[in-house]
Amino acid sequence: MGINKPVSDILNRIADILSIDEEGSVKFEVRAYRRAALSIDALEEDVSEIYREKGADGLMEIEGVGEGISKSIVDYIKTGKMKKYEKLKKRYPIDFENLTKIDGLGPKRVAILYKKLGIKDVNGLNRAVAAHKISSIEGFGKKSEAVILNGIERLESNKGRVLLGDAMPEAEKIIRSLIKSGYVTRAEMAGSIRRMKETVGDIDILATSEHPEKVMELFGMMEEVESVMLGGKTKTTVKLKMGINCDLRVIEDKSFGAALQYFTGNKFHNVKLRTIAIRKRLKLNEYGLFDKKGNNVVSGRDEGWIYKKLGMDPMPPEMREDRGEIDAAINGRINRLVSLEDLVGDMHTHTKESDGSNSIEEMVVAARKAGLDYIATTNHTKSLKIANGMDEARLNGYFAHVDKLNEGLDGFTVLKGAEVDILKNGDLDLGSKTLKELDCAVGSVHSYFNMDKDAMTKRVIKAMESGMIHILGHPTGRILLGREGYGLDIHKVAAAAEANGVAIEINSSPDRLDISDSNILEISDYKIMFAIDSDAHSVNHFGNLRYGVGTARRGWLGKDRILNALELNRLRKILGR
DNA sequence: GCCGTTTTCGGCCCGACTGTTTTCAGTCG
Repeated sequence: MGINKPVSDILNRIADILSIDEEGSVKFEVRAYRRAALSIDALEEDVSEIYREKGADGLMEIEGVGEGISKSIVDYIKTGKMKKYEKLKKRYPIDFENLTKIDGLGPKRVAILYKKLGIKDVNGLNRAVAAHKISSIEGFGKKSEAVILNGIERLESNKGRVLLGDAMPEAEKIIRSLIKSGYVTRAEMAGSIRRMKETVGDIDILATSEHPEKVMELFGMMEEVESVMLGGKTKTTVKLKMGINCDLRVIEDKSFGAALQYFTGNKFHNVKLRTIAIRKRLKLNEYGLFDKKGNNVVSGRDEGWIYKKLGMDPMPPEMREDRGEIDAAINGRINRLVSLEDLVGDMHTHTKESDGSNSIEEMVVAARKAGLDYIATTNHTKSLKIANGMDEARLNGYFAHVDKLNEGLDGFTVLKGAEVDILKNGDLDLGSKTLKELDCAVGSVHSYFNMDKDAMTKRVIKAMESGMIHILGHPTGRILLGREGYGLDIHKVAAAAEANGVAIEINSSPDRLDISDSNILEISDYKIMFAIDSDAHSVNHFGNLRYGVGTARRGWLGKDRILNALELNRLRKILGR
C-alpha cells in the first residue's frame, strides 16, 4: 500500500507536538503541518510515485507542501523516518494519534496528562480514569473525567464511525420527530451525511425554531438518545444509542442558508471559501456573508447565493470536499450530476434462486415501486456454493420462467443475467454457450482475495477481455469498516474497461459503495460507463440506490455516464454490442 | 512552514461551548 497515510500521520504528530508549546509564529507552523497532512491524505496519487516521477519539485506542487515539508517527505521515502519528528518525539513520547481522538482531548491537554501523570497511551489514560486521578489535575474536573471515559469507550467500540446507510435513516428519524413536535419549522441534515460520505463520525442537524430551549430539551429526551454530552442554548451534542454523536443546532430562519453552507462543506472547502471572502473584503460565517459595515450581503435563506456572491456557481453538497470543485465553480464548469430520478433500471439483483430473500415476482413489484422500468436478474453462479450459485441447467430453467413472466408484464422488463464468478485464473464460471445467451453478465471476484496486486489486476482484466461480461461488479471487493479491498491497479482496469466496452459498477450496498468516489474521480477521464446497482438481495434493497447515486455524485458523474440511466432500447443496443 | 489580484514579507478561517484558574485557553466542527 501507499505511504500517504503514514506521511500525513507523521505530519499531524509533528503538528501535535509543536502545538503544545506554541508561541507566536509557531501557531502558524502548526497550521501549515496540519494543512499539508490533510492534503496528502486526500491525494489520489501516492507521494512516493510523485517523487519517483517528478522529484521534490513534484511534491511541492501539492497544496500546502513547500520546501521544508517536501524535504521531510523525501526523508521519509528514503529512510522510513522524518528527522524532525524523531527529534520532537524524544520530548513527548506519547501516542498522540489515539489520545487526541478522544473527545475533549487535544494535544495540549494530552501533554498536561503526560507531564502530571505520565500518561502515554490510551491504556494509561484508562487506568488513570479508573483511579479517578484525572479530576484532581488543574484544568480538569469531574466532568472532564466523565467525558474522557465516554470517549475511550467510543474509541474502543467502533472507532467512532458508522456506515452512511445506518446514519442517514437515523438522522431522518430524528428530523421527523423534531418536525412532529411542532416547535421546529425546518430541519435538515448537514455535514458528512449531506455530502453522502460513505462513513460518518457524527450526525449534524440544523433546525429553525421560535423556541430553541424547548427544542434542545426535547432533543435530549428522544428515544434514539443515550445521553446528553453538551447542552447549550443553540447547540446540543448527544450520544446516540447507535454509538455516534449527534449535534443539533438551532438557528434563525434568516440565516438557515448560511448555516447550511457553513456546516456542510468539509473543513478544507470552508476554509477556502472564507479565504476567498476575505479577499473580497467580506466575512463569511454561519450567519451570512457580511461586508465591512456588518451588512449581510446575501439573503441568508439561500445557500446558493453565497457561492454566487463569492464569484462562483453553486455546487451540490457531494462535491464540497476541496477536490477542485471551487476552481471548477469559478470557471463555470459545474456539470449537472446524476440524480436518483435519472435511474430507470438496475443491473444487479438477486432472488431466492441463489442467496436472495424474495422471488423474482416480488422483486419486480418492488422495483416498479422504486420507479424503475427494468431490472437484470443476476444470481450467483455455480462455484459460489455458499450462496447457492446456479449452474447452466438451473439457469436455463429459471430463464424459461423469466420469459413467461416478461410476457405478462406491461411496461416493465426483466433482463436475463447472472453475477458470474471470476475464477482464480481469470476464467468465468459459466460455459460460453450460456454466457452468450445472457442479456447482462456482471463479472465479480468472490474468492482468493489475498492475491497480490499484479496477479489480481491480471485476473480481472482477463475476465474483461473475454468479451463476455458487461459490468465489472464491486470492483475492489472492499467492505466498509470491515476489510480493505484487494489490491487492484485501478488505471489498468479502467483502460481495459474502455478497450473492451465493460462498465464499472458502483455497488450501492451501504457496506460496499464499491467502487469508491475517489476511485471514480481517478478514472473518470477514461471513456467508460458506470452502472449504479443495488445488488439487492431483498425487496427492501432498492432503497440503497440513493447511496450509490451519492457515491457517483461524489465522483462528479453526470447522467450521461450511467448505464442504467439509459432507456431500455438504448441499453439493449449497448449490451448487445 | 506556506504563500501571493494587499505578493518575497507579513500575514495566515470562524464562532460556540466548556470547565473553571472569574477572564480565557482549549477543543471542536
